[in-house]
Amino acid sequence: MIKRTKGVTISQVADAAGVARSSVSRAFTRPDMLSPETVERIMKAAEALGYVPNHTARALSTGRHGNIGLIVPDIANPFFPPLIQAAQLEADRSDFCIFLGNTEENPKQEDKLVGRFAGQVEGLVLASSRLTDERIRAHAAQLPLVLINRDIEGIPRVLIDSGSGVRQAVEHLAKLGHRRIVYVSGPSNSWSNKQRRTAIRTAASKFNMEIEIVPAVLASYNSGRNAVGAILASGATAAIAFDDLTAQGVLAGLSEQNVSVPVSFSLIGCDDVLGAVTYPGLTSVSNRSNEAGKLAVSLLLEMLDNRSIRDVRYVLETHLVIRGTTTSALG
Amino acid sequence: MIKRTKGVTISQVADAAGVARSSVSRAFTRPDMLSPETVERIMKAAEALGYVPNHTARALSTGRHGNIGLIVPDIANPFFPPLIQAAQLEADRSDFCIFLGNTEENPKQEDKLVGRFAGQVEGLVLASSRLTDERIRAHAAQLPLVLINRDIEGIPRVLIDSGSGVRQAVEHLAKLGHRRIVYVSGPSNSWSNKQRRTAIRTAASKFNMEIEIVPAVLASYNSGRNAVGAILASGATAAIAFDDLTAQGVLAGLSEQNVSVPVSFSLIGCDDVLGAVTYPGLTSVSNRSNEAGKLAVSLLLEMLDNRSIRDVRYVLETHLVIRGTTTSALG
DNA sequence: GACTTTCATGCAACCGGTTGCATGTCAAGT
DNA sequence: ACTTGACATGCAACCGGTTGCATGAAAGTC
Repeated sequence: MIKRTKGVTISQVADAAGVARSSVSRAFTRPDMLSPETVERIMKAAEALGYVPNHTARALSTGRHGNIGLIVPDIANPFFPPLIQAAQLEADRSDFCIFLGNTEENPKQEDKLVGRFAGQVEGLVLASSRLTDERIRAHAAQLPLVLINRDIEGIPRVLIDSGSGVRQAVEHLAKLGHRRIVYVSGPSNSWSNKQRRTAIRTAASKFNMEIEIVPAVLASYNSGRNAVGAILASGATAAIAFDDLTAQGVLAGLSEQNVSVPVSFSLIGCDDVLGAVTYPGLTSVSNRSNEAGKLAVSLLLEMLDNRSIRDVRYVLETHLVIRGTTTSALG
Repeated sequence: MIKRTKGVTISQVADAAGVARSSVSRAFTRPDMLSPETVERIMKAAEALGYVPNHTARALSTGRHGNIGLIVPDIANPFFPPLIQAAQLEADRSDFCIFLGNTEENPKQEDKLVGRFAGQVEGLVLASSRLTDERIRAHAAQLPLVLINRDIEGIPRVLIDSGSGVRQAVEHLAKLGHRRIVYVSGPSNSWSNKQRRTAIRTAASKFNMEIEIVPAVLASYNSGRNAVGAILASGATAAIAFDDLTAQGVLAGLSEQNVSVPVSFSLIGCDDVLGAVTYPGLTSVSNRSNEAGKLAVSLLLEMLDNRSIRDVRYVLETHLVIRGTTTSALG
């Protein structure tokens, strides 16, 4: 049985140092208001007693708790960990702590988490939110909010423009001689999915390619694998998948059907989360999720400082990373 | 410019309902103490005003904030996201929020995070902590603590016994005719690394195999890739890597040296985090990180309820998952 | 009908800090 | 020597809830 040391309060330090509670408080928050000797005496007493300011009490009187919330749809999706990591690092630089929420791609859960976080964070970052615009606007009215990969006017947002990379992907396939390609789509309420689909459509028509959309519902390995039947039925010679996870599923599914990649079929992923750690490497569209995470947090912290909200819209461009899963069409 | 709605307090609700503040408080926390009519009246008033209890104020007076902290060494390592996800899900079931900390494998950062979290969480889960036993004990004296993959007597812990799976891996290689194998080790202050190394040594001697340790320092793709020179120099015909990330690096490095897997070299990973999403699948030792995360949190919540700490030690067994990177030795 | 018990509610102190304002001290200004 | 101002510190209210105890009314007991 371990015993806990109970908290030392500001009053005890005040008594020990022979000053008022307010002076102890000021010694920690605005030492310039006190004479150097007093500060030193207080600090010494605090040190001796092992005093640590109570975060909760401070939060109650100042209204600032030094926490921000980060909500993502699926931590297990390798797109998010780098984003989370960068966000946490950036928050740390300003002594902020991060509340992490995982919504399992479920808008209801997302709403619930926002509500639960609301009382204890100063601001919120919603990454790839699956909520409706209305709900997001409603939340933004309650507390400072920054969006990642969601484009809502009036709310600060950081967008990873996979459009640029996807256009390069289509062009790459066109140059390799592919005339008919498939887009294996992702979650229907995903902003990125819409963006990628649109970019592929536009680029394909520019290069006079035929394009077919095969839905994969979720961004996952199994969704990709299940889509293989439809992909082969389409008669396409190449596919671009919503993300790398889906692409890996497609890869496995194709292999089960004895379709060899890249020899008889070319495949491109998105987000480049697996290409660098798997072999053979997947040709993929670069991802800048870590930059997005960092940027979103620094934006949020800035908002908290200024107490002002500018309608900012950062766009991060992407590009194609060519590896081993694409080659020229057979024909 | 968006305007925020300022908070409704308990006093406003009390006025509106014509009762004392304490009654409003009780209506929310112990409604059985009040007459049903009063509760209803208060609830109606609260509803009308849009009252939401202030989490911080409540935490200050009760000492319970309903938060727990989870600290991991590297979010980007695919071993952890499932653990985090499961932990968060379990916490959510009891209306607890999770503070997430990432230490970048740095003990200093870990200490700092523990300190920062200490004031605002009721308990802490340290996953694969890189701290010394002393530091961990010191922290455990301050607040309820549960460890994952760290075996310190007197502190509740959840251990993933990769030993069982690793023994199977060695046996598998022995049966395939490999006589000389390499263990590509991980971080030196990792409990899992020690455990795996020991298990491999013991099992190898049991099967009369020669074993060489090649260090990879960090658990990462690049470490694995850099280890390939030493691996080939050892003259071994098979390798077991500290984790799947390292294994993928080894895979890539071998391929660059024109050593084909599994034809001329067999490779086994650990944690099974990539095998299921990559192709060809990596033979690996199963991981139960999600169960570990869930278990650790439910253990912690139980401790918070009971205010008692039993010296529990949960062990989760693992097993070998055979996929495509192992086959019989050439000889 | 007087006396105890039960129950619903209010009062006020408390959780542990922060902060506007008042007070007292000491040095500079004239 | 007297005023003025700057500066250091203390007082007390406040942040928004929770909770032990007191109170008073209704119900139960003999």
